[in-house]
Amino acid sequence: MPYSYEYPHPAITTDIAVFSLHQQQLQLLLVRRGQSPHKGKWALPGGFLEIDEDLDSCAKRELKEETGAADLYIEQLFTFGHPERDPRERIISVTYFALAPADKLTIRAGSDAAEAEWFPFDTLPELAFDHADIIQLAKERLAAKTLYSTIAFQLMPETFTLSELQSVYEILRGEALDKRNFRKWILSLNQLEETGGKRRNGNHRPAKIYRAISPGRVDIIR
Amino acid sequence: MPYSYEYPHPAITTDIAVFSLHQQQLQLLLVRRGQSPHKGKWALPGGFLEIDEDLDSCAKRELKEETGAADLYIEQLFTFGHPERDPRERIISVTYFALAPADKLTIRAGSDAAEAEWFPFDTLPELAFDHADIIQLAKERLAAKTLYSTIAFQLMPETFTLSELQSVYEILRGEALDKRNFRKWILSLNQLEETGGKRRNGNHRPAKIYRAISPGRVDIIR
DNA sequence: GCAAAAGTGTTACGCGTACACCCATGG
DNA sequence: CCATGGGTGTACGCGTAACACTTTTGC
Repeated sequence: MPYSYEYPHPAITTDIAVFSLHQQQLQLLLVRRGQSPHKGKWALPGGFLEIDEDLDSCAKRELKEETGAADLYIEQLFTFGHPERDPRERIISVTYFALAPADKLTIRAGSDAAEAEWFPFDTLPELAFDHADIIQLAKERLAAKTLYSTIAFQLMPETFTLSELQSVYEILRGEALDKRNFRKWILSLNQLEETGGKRRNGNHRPAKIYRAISPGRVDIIR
Repeated sequence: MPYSYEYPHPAITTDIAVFSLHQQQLQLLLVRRGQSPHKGKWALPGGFLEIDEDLDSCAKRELKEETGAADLYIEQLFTFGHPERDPRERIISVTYFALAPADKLTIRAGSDAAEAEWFPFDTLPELAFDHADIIQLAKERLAAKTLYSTIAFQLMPETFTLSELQSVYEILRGEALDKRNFRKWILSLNQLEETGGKRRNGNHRPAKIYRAISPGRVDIIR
Protein backbone atom coordinates (compact mmCIF):
# COMPACT_ATOMS: atom_id res chain seq x y z
CA MET A 1 0.00 0.00 0.00
CA PRO A 2 2.51 2.58 -1.12
CA TYR A 3 0.18 5.56 -1.55
CA SER A 4 -0.73 7.26 1.70
CA TYR A 5 -2.70 10.39 2.53
CA GLU A 6 -3.56 12.33 5.63
CA TYR A 7 -7.26 12.24 4.75
CA PRO A 8 -9.22 9.50 2.97
CA HIS A 9 -9.41 9.87 -0.82
CA PRO A 10 -12.05 8.43 -3.11
CA ALA A 11 -11.13 6.65 -6.31
CA ILE A 12 -12.08 8.23 -9.65
CA THR A 13 -13.35 6.40 -12.68
CA THR A 14 -14.70 7.46 -16.02
CA ASP A 15 -17.60 5.55 -17.58
CA ILE A 16 -18.72 6.07 -21.15
CA ALA A 17 -22.14 5.53 -22.73
CA VAL A 18 -21.46 4.94 -26.43
CA PHE A 19 -24.45 5.13 -28.74
CA SER A 20 -24.75 4.06 -32.32
CA LEU A 21 -27.46 3.36 -34.84
CA HIS A 22 -27.75 0.17 -36.78
CA GLN A 23 -30.52 -2.20 -37.76
CA GLN A 24 -32.80 0.81 -37.54
CA GLN A 25 -32.34 0.93 -33.77
CA LEU A 26 -30.46 2.94 -31.21
CA GLN A 27 -27.71 0.73 -29.82
CA LEU A 28 -25.51 0.97 -26.75
CA LEU A 29 -22.03 -0.48 -26.31
CA LEU A 30 -21.57 -2.58 -23.15
CA VAL A 31 -18.81 -4.76 -21.75
CA ARG A 32 -19.22 -7.85 -19.62
CA ARG A 33 -17.48 -7.55 -16.30
CA GLY A 34 -14.64 -10.02 -15.83
CA GLN A 35 -14.17 -9.47 -12.10
CA SER A 36 -16.12 -8.89 -8.92
CA PRO A 37 -18.17 -6.95 -8.03
CA HIS A 38 -21.02 -7.64 -10.43
CA LYS A 39 -18.86 -10.24 -12.21
CA GLY A 40 -20.59 -11.44 -15.35
CA LYS A 41 -23.01 -8.51 -15.48
CA TRP A 42 -22.93 -5.99 -18.31
CA ALA A 43 -21.59 -2.51 -17.63
CA LEU A 44 -20.51 0.66 -19.36
CA PRO A 45 -16.93 0.66 -20.59
CA GLY A 46 -14.72 2.67 -18.25
CA GLY A 47 -12.13 2.45 -15.54
CA PHE A 48 -9.86 4.12 -13.08
CA LEU A 49 -8.22 7.48 -13.68
CA GLU A 50 -4.45 7.44 -13.77
CA ILE A 51 -2.86 9.99 -11.49
CA ASP A 52 -1.34 12.21 -14.19
CA GLU A 53 -4.03 11.76 -16.80
CA ASP A 54 -6.70 14.22 -17.89
CA LEU A 55 -10.33 13.14 -17.42
CA ASP A 56 -11.07 13.25 -21.15
CA SER A 57 -7.95 11.25 -21.90
CA CYS A 58 -8.96 8.64 -19.38
CA ALA A 59 -12.36 8.23 -20.99
CA LYS A 60 -10.84 7.84 -24.46
CA ARG A 61 -8.16 5.45 -23.23
CA GLU A 62 -10.59 3.22 -21.37
CA LEU A 63 -12.92 3.16 -24.32
CA LYS A 64 -10.14 2.10 -26.64
CA GLU A 65 -8.70 -0.49 -24.24
CA GLU A 66 -12.01 -2.14 -23.48
CA THR A 67 -13.76 -1.97 -26.82
CA GLY A 68 -11.24 -0.88 -29.47
CA ALA A 69 -13.39 2.18 -30.29
CA ALA A 70 -11.39 5.33 -31.03
CA ASP A 71 -11.79 8.77 -32.56
CA LEU A 72 -15.41 9.13 -31.55
CA TYR A 73 -17.31 12.26 -30.66
CA ILE A 74 -17.28 12.35 -26.86
CA GLU A 75 -18.42 14.83 -24.24
CA GLN A 76 -18.65 14.91 -20.46
CA LEU A 77 -22.11 14.05 -19.16
CA PHE A 78 -22.34 14.21 -15.36
CA THR A 79 -20.46 13.14 -12.25
CA PHE A 80 -22.02 10.44 -10.10
CA GLY A 81 -20.83 10.13 -6.54
CA HIS A 82 -23.35 8.51 -4.25
CA PRO A 83 -21.34 7.09 -1.32
CA GLU A 84 -22.78 3.59 -1.74
CA ARG A 85 -22.60 3.32 -5.50
CA ASP A 86 -19.68 0.90 -5.44
CA PRO A 87 -19.27 -1.76 -2.72
CA ARG A 88 -15.45 -1.83 -2.86
CA GLU A 89 -14.60 1.71 -1.83
CA ARG A 90 -15.80 5.23 -2.39
CA ILE A 91 -15.72 5.77 -6.14
CA ILE A 92 -16.66 8.93 -8.00
CA SER A 93 -17.52 8.35 -11.64
CA VAL A 94 -17.13 11.13 -14.17
CA THR A 95 -19.38 9.93 -16.98
CA TYR A 96 -19.26 10.67 -20.70
CA PHE A 97 -21.42 10.00 -23.65
CA ALA A 98 -20.03 9.20 -27.07
CA LEU A 99 -21.42 8.59 -30.55
CA ALA A 100 -20.13 6.06 -33.05
CA PRO A 101 -20.87 6.56 -36.75
CA ALA A 102 -22.17 3.56 -38.62
CA ASP A 103 -18.81 2.95 -40.31
CA LYS A 104 -16.90 2.66 -37.04
CA LEU A 105 -18.83 -0.09 -35.33
CA THR A 106 -16.07 -2.66 -35.26
CA ILE A 107 -15.39 -3.47 -31.66
CA ARG A 108 -12.78 -5.63 -30.07
CA ALA A 109 -12.90 -6.71 -26.47
CA GLY A 110 -9.78 -5.72 -24.54
CA SER A 111 -7.97 -7.43 -21.74
CA ASP A 112 -9.86 -5.82 -18.86
CA ALA A 113 -13.27 -6.73 -20.20
CA ALA A 114 -14.09 -10.23 -21.27
CA GLU A 115 -16.48 -9.13 -24.01
CA ALA A 116 -17.83 -5.99 -25.64
CA GLU A 117 -21.13 -5.99 -27.47
CA TRP A 118 -23.78 -3.71 -28.95
CA PHE A 119 -27.25 -3.94 -27.43
CA PRO A 120 -30.46 -2.42 -28.74
CA PHE A 121 -31.34 0.39 -26.36
CA ASP A 122 -34.82 -1.02 -25.80
CA THR A 123 -33.63 -4.42 -24.64
CA LEU A 124 -30.64 -3.80 -22.38
CA PRO A 125 -29.52 -6.55 -20.03
CA GLU A 126 -29.29 -6.08 -16.28
CA LEU A 127 -26.59 -3.53 -15.55
CA ALA A 128 -23.87 -3.27 -12.91
CA PHE A 129 -23.67 -0.46 -10.32
CA ASP A 130 -25.77 2.64 -11.10
CA HIS A 131 -25.08 2.36 -14.81
CA ALA A 132 -28.77 2.24 -15.66
CA ASP A 133 -29.10 5.78 -14.25
CA ILE A 134 -26.13 6.96 -16.28
CA ILE A 135 -27.57 5.49 -19.47
CA GLN A 136 -30.94 7.08 -18.83
CA LEU A 137 -29.36 10.50 -18.42
CA ALA A 138 -27.20 10.04 -21.52
CA LYS A 139 -30.23 9.17 -23.63
CA GLU A 140 -32.07 12.27 -22.44
CA ARG A 141 -29.08 14.45 -23.25
CA LEU A 142 -28.74 12.94 -26.71
CA ALA A 143 -32.44 13.41 -27.48
CA ALA A 144 -32.38 17.00 -26.23
CA LYS A 145 -29.29 17.85 -28.26
CA THR A 146 -30.80 16.66 -31.53
CA LEU A 147 -33.32 19.48 -31.10
CA TYR A 148 -30.83 22.33 -30.96
CA SER A 149 -27.52 21.12 -32.40
CA THR A 150 -26.02 19.17 -35.28
CA ILE A 151 -24.98 16.32 -32.98
CA ALA A 152 -26.84 13.73 -35.05
CA PHE A 153 -24.20 14.09 -37.78
CA GLN A 154 -21.80 12.34 -35.41
CA LEU A 155 -23.81 9.15 -35.89
CA MET A 156 -23.42 9.25 -39.67
CA PRO A 157 -20.67 7.70 -41.80
CA GLU A 158 -18.54 10.02 -43.88
CA THR A 159 -21.09 10.12 -46.69
CA PHE A 160 -24.79 9.39 -46.57
CA THR A 161 -28.09 10.11 -48.26
CA LEU A 162 -30.76 12.44 -46.97
CA SER A 163 -33.09 9.50 -46.44
CA GLU A 164 -30.52 7.85 -44.21
CA LEU A 165 -30.07 11.04 -42.25
CA GLN A 166 -33.82 11.46 -41.89
CA SER A 167 -34.06 7.92 -40.59
CA VAL A 168 -31.51 8.78 -37.88
CA TYR A 169 -33.54 11.78 -36.77
CA GLU A 170 -36.71 9.71 -36.75
CA ILE A 171 -35.19 7.06 -34.53
CA LEU A 172 -33.72 9.60 -32.11
CA ARG A 173 -36.93 11.59 -31.85
CA GLY A 174 -39.18 8.58 -31.93
CA GLU A 175 -41.55 9.95 -34.57
CA ALA A 176 -41.97 10.05 -38.33
CA LEU A 177 -40.91 13.25 -40.08
CA ASP A 178 -42.22 14.76 -43.31
CA LYS A 179 -39.74 14.18 -46.10
CA ARG A 180 -40.07 17.58 -47.78
CA ASN A 181 -39.98 19.56 -44.55
CA PHE A 182 -37.01 17.60 -43.27
CA ARG A 183 -34.99 18.23 -46.44
CA LYS A 184 -35.87 21.90 -46.50
CA TRP A 185 -34.83 22.28 -42.86
CA ILE A 186 -31.62 20.25 -42.94
CA LEU A 187 -30.37 21.91 -46.12
CA SER A 188 -31.16 25.37 -44.75
CA LEU A 189 -28.59 24.76 -42.01
CA ASN A 190 -25.83 24.93 -44.67
CA GLN A 191 -24.00 22.06 -43.03
CA LEU A 192 -24.23 19.59 -45.92
CA GLU A 193 -22.70 19.41 -49.37
CA GLU A 194 -23.32 17.06 -52.28
CA THR A 195 -20.70 14.73 -53.76
CA GLY A 196 -22.08 12.39 -56.49
CA GLY A 197 -24.89 9.85 -57.06
CA LYS A 198 -25.22 6.21 -56.06
CA ARG A 199 -27.71 3.44 -56.20
CA ARG A 200 -27.14 1.51 -52.96
CA ASN A 201 -30.39 -0.44 -53.11
CA GLY A 202 -31.59 -1.89 -56.37
CA ASN A 203 -35.06 -1.34 -57.74
CA HIS A 204 -35.37 2.41 -57.68
CA ARG A 205 -33.90 5.79 -58.41
CA PRO A 206 -30.44 6.34 -56.87
CA ALA A 207 -30.06 8.87 -54.07
CA LYS A 208 -27.70 11.83 -54.02
CA ILE A 209 -24.79 11.49 -51.62
CA TYR A 210 -23.98 14.18 -49.08
CA ARG A 211 -21.23 14.80 -46.62
CA ALA A 212 -21.03 17.09 -43.59
CA ILE A 213 -19.16 20.30 -44.40
CA SER A 214 -17.41 20.29 -41.01
CA PRO A 215 -17.58 16.67 -39.87
CA GLY A 216 -15.88 17.21 -36.52
CA ARG A 217 -17.94 20.15 -35.32
CA VAL A 218 -21.20 20.10 -33.42
CA ASP A 219 -22.93 23.44 -33.98
CA ILE A 220 -25.74 24.97 -31.98
CA ILE A 221 -28.68 25.73 -34.24
CA ARG A 222 -31.97 27.64 -33.83
CA MET B 1 -0.63 9.26 7.03
CA PRO B 2 -3.28 6.76 8.05
CA TYR B 3 -5.07 6.34 4.71
CA SER B 4 -3.24 4.08 2.27
CA TYR B 5 -4.11 2.71 -1.13
CA GLU B 6 -2.54 0.36 -3.60
CA TYR B 7 -2.87 2.94 -6.38
CA PRO B 8 -2.62 6.72 -6.13
CA HIS B 9 -5.92 8.52 -5.54
CA PRO B 10 -6.75 12.10 -6.43
CA ALA B 11 -8.48 14.38 -3.96
CA ILE B 12 -12.00 15.60 -4.73
CA THR B 13 -13.34 19.05 -4.10
CA THR B 14 -16.55 20.82 -4.93
CA ASP B 15 -16.48 24.47 -5.97
CA ILE B 16 -19.60 26.60 -6.27
CA ALA B 17 -20.24 29.66 -8.45
CA VAL B 18 -23.01 31.58 -6.68
CA PHE B 19 -24.72 34.29 -8.71
CA SER B 20 -27.01 37.02 -7.53
CA LEU B 21 -28.42 40.29 -8.85
CA HIS B 22 -28.17 43.56 -7.03
CA GLN B 23 -27.38 47.13 -7.94
CA GLN B 24 -28.65 46.28 -11.41
CA GLN B 25 -25.69 43.98 -11.96
CA LEU B 26 -24.92 40.32 -12.01
CA GLN B 27 -22.80 39.54 -8.94
CA LEU B 28 -20.64 36.60 -7.97
CA LEU B 29 -19.80 35.40 -4.46
CA LEU B 30 -16.08 34.89 -3.81
CA VAL B 31 -13.98 34.06 -0.78
CA ARG B 32 -10.45 35.22 -0.07
CA ARG B 33 -8.05 32.35 0.40
CA GLY B 34 -6.56 32.18 3.88
CA GLN B 35 -3.86 29.62 3.07
CA SER B 36 -1.40 28.70 0.38
CA PRO B 37 -1.54 28.10 -2.51
CA HIS B 38 -2.85 31.36 -3.93
CA LYS B 39 -3.06 32.79 -0.41
CA GLY B 40 -4.77 36.16 -0.46
CA LYS B 41 -6.30 35.63 -3.91
CA TRP B 42 -10.05 35.38 -4.41
CA ALA B 43 -11.60 32.01 -5.22
CA LEU B 44 -14.91 30.21 -5.49
CA PRO B 45 -16.27 28.87 -2.22
CA GLY B 46 -15.69 25.11 -1.98
CA GLY B 47 -13.60 22.43 -0.37
CA PHE B 48 -12.75 18.80 0.03
CA LEU B 49 -15.28 16.00 -0.17
CA GLU B 50 -15.70 13.96 2.98
CA ILE B 51 -15.41 10.25 2.42
CA ASP B 52 -19.01 9.33 3.24
CA GLU B 53 -20.65 12.45 1.87
CA ASP B 54 -22.67 12.89 -1.29
CA LEU B 55 -21.33 15.39 -3.85
CA ASP B 56 -24.39 17.64 -3.60
CA SER B 57 -24.18 17.60 0.20
CA CYS B 58 -20.54 18.59 0.05
CA ALA B 59 -21.30 21.58 -2.15
CA LYS B 60 -24.07 22.76 0.16
CA ARG B 61 -21.99 22.22 3.27
CA GLU B 62 -18.96 24.07 1.94
CA LEU B 63 -21.12 26.92 0.76
CA LYS B 64 -22.69 27.27 4.18
CA GLU B 65 -19.41 26.93 6.06
CA GLU B 66 -17.53 29.46 3.99
CA THR B 67 -20.19 32.04 3.28
CA GLY B 68 -23.23 31.32 5.47
CA ALA B 69 -25.39 30.94 2.36
CA ALA B 70 -27.98 28.15 2.62
CA ASP B 71 -31.15 26.92 0.92
CA LEU B 72 -30.15 28.16 -2.50
CA TYR B 73 -31.00 26.70 -5.86
CA ILE B 74 -27.96 24.64 -6.83
CA GLU B 75 -27.09 22.28 -9.68
CA GLN B 76 -24.03 20.41 -10.85
CA LEU B 77 -22.12 22.21 -13.61
CA PHE B 78 -19.06 20.31 -14.82
CA THR B 79 -16.08 18.38 -13.50
CA PHE B 80 -12.64 19.92 -13.95
CA GLY B 81 -9.67 17.62 -13.68
CA HIS B 82 -6.63 18.93 -15.50
CA PRO B 83 -3.61 17.25 -13.86
CA GLU B 84 -1.86 20.57 -13.18
CA ARG B 85 -4.83 22.56 -11.95
CA ASP B 86 -3.69 22.48 -8.32
CA PRO B 87 0.00 22.59 -7.33
CA ARG B 88 -0.46 20.60 -4.10
CA GLU B 89 -1.67 17.28 -5.42
CA ARG B 90 -3.98 15.92 -8.07
CA ILE B 91 -7.39 17.43 -7.35
CA ILE B 92 -10.59 16.84 -9.27
CA SER B 93 -13.17 19.55 -8.78
CA VAL B 94 -16.86 18.81 -9.25
CA THR B 95 -18.28 22.28 -9.80
CA TYR B 96 -21.76 23.65 -9.16
CA PHE B 97 -23.58 26.81 -9.87
CA ALA B 98 -26.08 28.34 -7.48
CA LEU B 99 -28.45 31.29 -7.46
CA ALA B 100 -29.17 33.57 -4.50
CA PRO B 101 -32.41 35.58 -4.45
CA ALA B 102 -32.08 39.26 -3.61
CA ASP B 103 -33.46 38.70 -0.09
CA LYS B 104 -30.83 36.11 0.86
CA LEU B 105 -27.69 38.07 0.22
CA THR B 106 -26.44 38.17 3.78
CA ILE B 107 -23.12 36.47 3.85
CA ARG B 108 -20.84 35.61 6.71
CA ALA B 109 -17.27 34.52 6.28
CA GLY B 110 -16.58 31.13 7.83
CA SER B 111 -13.52 29.77 9.50
CA ASP B 112 -11.85 28.32 6.40
CA ALA B 113 -12.12 31.49 4.38
CA ALA B 114 -10.95 34.79 5.76
CA GLU B 115 -13.58 36.82 3.91
CA ALA B 116 -16.55 36.36 1.61
CA GLU B 117 -17.75 39.11 -0.68
CA TRP B 118 -19.97 39.84 -3.67
CA PHE B 119 -18.26 41.11 -6.82
CA PRO B 120 -19.88 42.57 -9.93
CA PHE B 121 -19.43 39.97 -12.63
CA ASP B 122 -17.84 42.51 -14.97
CA THR B 123 -15.10 43.49 -12.55
CA LEU B 124 -13.88 40.30 -10.93
CA PRO B 125 -10.51 40.27 -9.19
CA GLU B 126 -7.72 37.90 -10.15
CA LEU B 127 -8.83 34.37 -9.36
CA ALA B 128 -7.08 31.34 -7.88
CA PHE B 129 -6.55 28.06 -9.77
CA ASP B 130 -8.72 27.59 -12.87
CA HIS B 131 -11.67 29.30 -11.25
CA ALA B 132 -11.96 31.85 -14.05
CA ASP B 133 -12.77 28.98 -16.43
CA ILE B 134 -15.38 27.62 -14.07
CA ILE B 135 -17.05 31.01 -13.74
CA GLN B 136 -17.09 31.50 -17.49
CA LEU B 137 -18.82 28.17 -18.00
CA ALA B 138 -21.31 28.88 -15.22
CA LYS B 139 -22.27 32.19 -16.76
CA GLU B 140 -22.88 30.56 -20.14
CA ARG B 141 -25.04 27.88 -18.55
CA LEU B 142 -27.07 30.45 -16.65
CA ALA B 143 -27.65 32.58 -19.75
CA ALA B 144 -28.65 29.55 -21.81
CA LYS B 145 -31.08 28.31 -19.17
CA THR B 146 -32.97 31.60 -19.02
CA LEU B 147 -33.99 30.89 -22.61
CA TYR B 148 -35.74 27.60 -21.96
CA SER B 149 -36.53 27.36 -18.25
CA THR B 150 -37.89 29.33 -15.32
CA ILE B 151 -34.49 29.43 -13.64
CA ALA B 152 -34.52 33.24 -13.40
CA PHE B 153 -37.21 33.00 -10.69
CA GLN B 154 -34.50 31.61 -8.41
CA LEU B 155 -32.89 35.05 -8.40
CA MET B 156 -36.07 36.77 -7.22
CA PRO B 157 -37.16 37.43 -3.63
CA GLU B 158 -40.42 35.90 -2.46
CA THR B 159 -42.49 38.70 -3.97
CA PHE B 160 -41.61 41.10 -6.77
CA THR B 161 -43.06 43.27 -9.48
CA LEU B 162 -43.11 42.48 -13.18
CA SER B 163 -40.76 45.37 -13.85
CA GLU B 164 -38.24 43.92 -11.41
CA LEU B 165 -38.55 40.52 -13.05
CA GLN B 166 -38.12 42.05 -16.48
CA SER B 167 -35.01 43.83 -15.29
CA VAL B 168 -33.54 40.47 -14.22
CA TYR B 169 -34.16 38.99 -17.65
CA GLU B 170 -32.64 42.04 -19.30
CA ILE B 171 -29.48 41.81 -17.25
CA LEU B 172 -29.09 38.08 -17.84
CA ARG B 173 -29.68 38.35 -21.57
CA GLY B 174 -27.82 41.59 -21.96
CA GLU B 175 -30.53 43.29 -24.01
CA ALA B 176 -33.62 45.43 -23.52
CA LEU B 177 -36.98 43.68 -23.77
CA ASP B 178 -40.33 45.07 -24.87
CA LYS B 179 -42.54 45.62 -21.83
CA ARG B 180 -45.82 44.45 -23.35
CA ASN B 181 -44.34 41.37 -24.99
CA PHE B 182 -42.48 40.44 -21.85
CA ARG B 183 -45.60 40.62 -19.68
CA LYS B 184 -47.68 38.70 -22.19
CA TRP B 185 -45.04 35.98 -22.35
CA ILE B 186 -44.24 35.67 -18.66
CA LEU B 187 -47.91 35.59 -17.62
CA SER B 188 -48.72 33.00 -20.28
CA LEU B 189 -46.39 30.59 -18.49
CA ASN B 190 -48.89 30.41 -15.61
CA GLN B 191 -46.09 30.46 -13.09
CA LEU B 192 -47.00 33.75 -11.37
CA GLU B 193 -49.86 34.90 -9.17
CA GLU B 194 -50.81 38.34 -7.85
CA THR B 195 -50.92 39.29 -4.17
CA GLY B 196 -51.57 43.07 -3.54
CA GLY B 197 -50.23 46.47 -4.59
CA LYS B 198 -47.33 48.54 -3.32
CA ARG B 199 -45.54 51.76 -4.13
CA ARG B 200 -41.89 50.97 -3.44
CA ASN B 201 -40.54 54.03 -5.25
CA GLY B 202 -42.18 57.41 -4.75
CA ASN B 203 -43.29 59.61 -7.57
CA HIS B 204 -45.35 57.28 -9.67
CA ARG B 205 -48.08 54.70 -9.91
CA PRO B 206 -47.57 51.66 -7.62
CA ALA B 207 -46.86 48.27 -9.18
CA LYS B 208 -48.78 45.03 -8.60
CA ILE B 209 -46.92 42.45 -6.58
CA TYR B 210 -46.49 38.87 -7.81
CA ARG B 211 -45.12 35.67 -6.37
CA ALA B 212 -43.98 32.46 -8.05
CA ILE B 213 -46.66 29.76 -7.82
CA SER B 214 -44.06 27.03 -7.21
CA PRO B 215 -41.00 28.89 -5.91
CA GLY B 216 -38.78 25.83 -5.57
CA ARG B 217 -39.28 24.37 -9.03
CA VAL B 218 -37.38 25.15 -12.21
CA ASP B 219 -39.58 24.19 -15.15
CA ILE B 220 -38.55 23.64 -18.73
CA ILE B 221 -40.55 25.89 -20.98
CA ARG B 222 -41.06 26.16 -24.78
C1' DG C 1 -49.69 70.08 -13.14
C1' DC C 2 -45.59 67.75 -13.87
C1' DA C 3 -42.48 63.93 -13.68
C1' DA C 4 -41.90 59.05 -13.57
C1' DA C 5 -42.87 54.34 -13.85
C1' DA C 6 -47.13 51.09 -14.40
C1' DG C 7 -50.16 49.22 -17.25
C1' DT C 8 -52.51 47.83 -21.60
C1' DG C 9 -53.96 45.65 -27.62
C1' DT C 10 -53.38 45.37 -32.29
C1' DT C 11 -51.03 44.50 -36.56
C1' DA C 12 -47.57 42.35 -39.61
C1' DC C 13 -44.38 39.19 -40.91
C1' DG C 14 -41.90 34.82 -41.02
C1' DC C 15 -41.53 30.25 -39.95
C1' DG C 16 -43.20 25.78 -39.16
C1' DT C 17 -46.55 22.51 -40.75
C1' DA C 18 -49.52 20.05 -43.71
C1' DC C 19 -49.99 17.91 -47.95
C1' DA C 20 -49.50 14.73 -53.31
C1' DC C 21 -47.40 13.77 -57.35
C1' DC C 22 -43.61 12.79 -60.82
C1' DC C 23 -38.78 10.67 -61.48
C1' DA C 24 -35.18 7.28 -62.09
C1' DT C 25 -33.92 2.79 -61.79
C1' DG C 26 -33.82 -2.67 -61.81
C1' DG C 27 -35.91 -6.57 -62.93
C1' DC D 1 -44.36 -1.97 -67.38
C1' DC D 2 -44.32 -2.39 -62.65
C1' DA D 3 -42.54 -1.83 -58.11
C1' DT D 4 -39.70 0.89 -55.13
C1' DG D 5 -37.73 4.61 -52.87
C1' DG D 6 -35.86 9.52 -54.49
C1' DG D 7 -36.99 13.97 -55.22
C1' DT D 8 -39.73 18.41 -55.42
C1' DG D 9 -43.41 23.31 -54.19
C1' DT D 10 -47.22 25.69 -52.22
C1' DA D 11 -50.65 27.42 -49.00
C1' DC D 12 -52.26 28.20 -44.55
C1' DG D 13 -52.14 29.38 -39.56
C1' DC D 14 -49.96 30.46 -35.49
C1' DG D 15 -46.70 32.56 -32.72
C1' DT D 16 -43.15 36.10 -32.29
C1' DA D 17 -41.96 40.90 -32.84
C1' DA D 18 -42.85 45.70 -33.51
C1' DC D 19 -45.09 49.58 -31.85
C1' DA D 20 -47.62 54.35 -28.48
C1' DC D 21 -50.63 56.08 -25.36
C1' DT D 22 -53.26 56.32 -20.87
C1' DT D 23 -53.14 55.72 -15.71
C1' DT D 24 -51.72 56.41 -11.08
C1' DT D 25 -49.10 58.34 -7.82
C1' DG D 26 -45.77 61.95 -5.09
C1' DC D 27 -44.24 66.31 -4.83
